Amino acid sequence: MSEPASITPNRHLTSKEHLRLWLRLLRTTRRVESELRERLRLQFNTTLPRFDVMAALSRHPDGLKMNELSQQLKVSNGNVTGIISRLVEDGWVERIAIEGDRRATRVLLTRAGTEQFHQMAQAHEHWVDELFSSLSSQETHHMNELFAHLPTEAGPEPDSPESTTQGDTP
Amino acid sequence: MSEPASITPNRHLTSKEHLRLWLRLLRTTRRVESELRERLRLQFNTTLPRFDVMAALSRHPDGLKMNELSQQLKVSNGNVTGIISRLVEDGWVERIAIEGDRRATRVLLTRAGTEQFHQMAQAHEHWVDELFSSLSSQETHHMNELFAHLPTEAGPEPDSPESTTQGDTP
DNA sequence: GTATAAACGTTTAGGCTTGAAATACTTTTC
DNA sequence: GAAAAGTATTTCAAGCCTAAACGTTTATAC
Repeated sequence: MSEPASITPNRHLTSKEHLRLWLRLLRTTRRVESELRERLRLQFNTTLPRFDVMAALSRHPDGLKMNELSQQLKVSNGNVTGIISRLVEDGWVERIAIEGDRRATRVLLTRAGTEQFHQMAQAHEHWVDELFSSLSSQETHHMNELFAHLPTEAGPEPDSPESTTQGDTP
Repeated sequence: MSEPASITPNRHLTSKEHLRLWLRLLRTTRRVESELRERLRLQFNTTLPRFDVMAALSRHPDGLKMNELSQQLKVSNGNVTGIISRLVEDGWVERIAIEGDRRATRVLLTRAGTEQFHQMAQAHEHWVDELFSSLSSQETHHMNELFAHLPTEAGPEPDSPESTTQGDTP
């Protein structure tokens, strides 16, 4: 209490509203996510992380290094190892050695994996469309534009002139 | 393939746009979430789930049954058990037996836990405000309204007259 | 009054997630 | 060409998460 000066970017006016928006965003996202998760489980016996990995791989038919994959998905390196291992067990992904560099491997979808993914992707698109069906085309478009203002990519805050905000964590 | 009639609520026109919006929503949420998670870790040595639990408890000074808690947070029953156990170890939460019903327990914040939470909540609000600082008050308000159209609460889809969508998973 | 059902919380098995440490290989440097 | 530095991946410990299986305890039915 006692009015921390120059701490809030917007002079503690929008603070509550931003919080409200964030909570709403979070609730909505979690709701949709858990719906998708459950449907993936029931209808394809798979998980959202697996789906995400397969989606990334499907965008790169020549395969990706584990490295690149974890960067694309913005998850930790060690995390991807486990997911890929299970996908390999299921026969949907294969690891291929890279010539000239025995440290790295390239991972890519098998033919079966590609087919499986296409089916899942189709269902996934329908589900999302259904879950967002209460938004008109206009509203969807509008919202998409508003989101463009928000930070989606990692990296330091847009900028901070003399931000004494919460300083110094070395 | 072959035009599945009456499958897409909006006649497969908005489908791609809905998908686009969903992906953006997801990216933004994850970005903010991971930022908050990291700050909570660095500055308070805690986690987002712990914070969420403490927030829920702080709204109920008289405590909640494990039951009610997991419902409020919309997470599984067993999940809450572990989080509460760790919070109890840290001295921020206590379990109190309920008279007349030896099945249930009431959990509530200790005095220390309440104080700790207030500090975290204050920082949390600042962080969110900062992360959303690129949205004007108007935009924030507008967005909040658009979200009202979206399904945030669990439950069956808004309605589905003769939805043959993906039917029957008993 | 006892059998049965319902409610409550924990435990368990399996998977996701991170950050840190370990391992294995490659390139650079001297 | 051996040591050092760097790169790519895996392993590990700890925590989060779910669905399902389990014990208790309480309520309901007969």
